[in-house]
Amino acid sequence: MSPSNDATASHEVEAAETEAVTKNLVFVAAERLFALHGFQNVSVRDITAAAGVNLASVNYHFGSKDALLFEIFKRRTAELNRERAKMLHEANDRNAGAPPLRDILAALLTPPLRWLAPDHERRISLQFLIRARSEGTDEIRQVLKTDVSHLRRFSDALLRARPDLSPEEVYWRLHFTLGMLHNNRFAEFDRLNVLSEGQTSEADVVALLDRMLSFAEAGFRA
Amino acid sequence: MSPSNDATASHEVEAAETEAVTKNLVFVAAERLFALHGFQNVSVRDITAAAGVNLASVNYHFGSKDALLFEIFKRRTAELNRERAKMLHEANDRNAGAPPLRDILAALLTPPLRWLAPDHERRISLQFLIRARSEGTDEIRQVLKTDVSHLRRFSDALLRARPDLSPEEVYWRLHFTLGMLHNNRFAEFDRLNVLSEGQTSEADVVALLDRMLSFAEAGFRA
DNA sequence: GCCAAATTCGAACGCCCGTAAGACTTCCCC
DNA sequence: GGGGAAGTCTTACGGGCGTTCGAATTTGGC
Repeated sequence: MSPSNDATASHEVEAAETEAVTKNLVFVAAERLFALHGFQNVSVRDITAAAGVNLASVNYHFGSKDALLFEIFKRRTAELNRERAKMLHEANDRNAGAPPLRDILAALLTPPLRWLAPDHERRISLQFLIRARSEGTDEIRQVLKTDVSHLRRFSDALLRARPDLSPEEVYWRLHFTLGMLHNNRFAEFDRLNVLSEGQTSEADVVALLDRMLSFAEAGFRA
Repeated sequence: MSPSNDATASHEVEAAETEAVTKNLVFVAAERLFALHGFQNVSVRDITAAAGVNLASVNYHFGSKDALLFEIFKRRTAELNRERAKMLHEANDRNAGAPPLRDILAALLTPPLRWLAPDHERRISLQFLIRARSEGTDEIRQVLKTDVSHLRRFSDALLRARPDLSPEEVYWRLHFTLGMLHNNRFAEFDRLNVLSEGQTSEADVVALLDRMLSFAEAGFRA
């Protein structure tokens, strides 16, 4: 059996996540360890030990440690972008193609903030993505810089909502908004925990999203 | 002679930066390499080679690679905080102890943005600090989390300027503002360069500061 | 000009890393 | 149930890492 295809070829994606095949054990373990400790601080031996598989599995199934990181990054980024695009699309439908500022920003910020919720299965994925964005390989940074087609949809929508602003201005404010989001790394999770005395609740995440939206919306209205 | 004291003990700080003693060569080379490539991606051999000194110098003068990182972090953080505190103090003097929102935020954002200017001698230091904040050792992250006395002065001032906001709200909005700032890492420097066709000018940095201030101020007024 | 302390130097140690090679086992199809 | 592909396992290679050690050299006070 090829390492990447289901034999029946009927439900690869759904089963891929939970199936206990070696490749997925490695994928999940690596994502968690990378998110918690950073790419450089996690060895292939750490990953395979945590996954309970053989040392050679990483190179057999992914080619190299770098390729593994890149594969995780690609998959999670695609998932996040899909959720964002869906929300933006829905906002467009609701508002005849010209959604208000807050709806556009909500489409950008709600998916990642949802992932951040305490029991969300993508919680660790978001931490991984934030880390990969700044600590990743040159290849990842290259993708982030060149593949801006996804962000383009948001800057276009924002420009339509605030046609009096110059494209540069919109670009920078979008950049600021993403900065607010990406800064939610570990130390800040901790603060979130402190505020709610050790347990981040779903309500805290909703409140955080609200605060971010209000702040960013005001910034865009300035 | 002790490695850390001047013999005359009359002008340690001023001379320390430019004096071509080994310890400072290591300090400067390490700061640059850490800022450009990250802590984990720079070896002691890289540092000593770039500084033109012997391999053992790092351990002789600083004790270990980790301690070297921490020392750079401490010095640059202190310098940045000093400039910020000075600006906040001046804003207080100008406004009878109750400066307007924008002046407080300017005291927070202007010093790092000044460092970012094209020919500023602290340009690389700011990149180092931003990197160290997220990629640094546990010791650094511990300091960032526990030593909040410096930020406290700003949140207090902000609370006085917006007494209708709850302390939590002020805290989060301050956190958002810092996120905007800290996101100005490399990929974003590149974009800055693209906008001005290869050369970041002083004017671009001033414009960026203006944009950030307007965005953050509006966010705080929301 | 001498002595002791400070510094520099070359060399090496022990460790862990990513990766690869080759033998072995499991699985599926005919 | 035999054969070949797919996967797993053991083992080890080559190399870079941070750090250390002892000898050589430089420095500054007397």
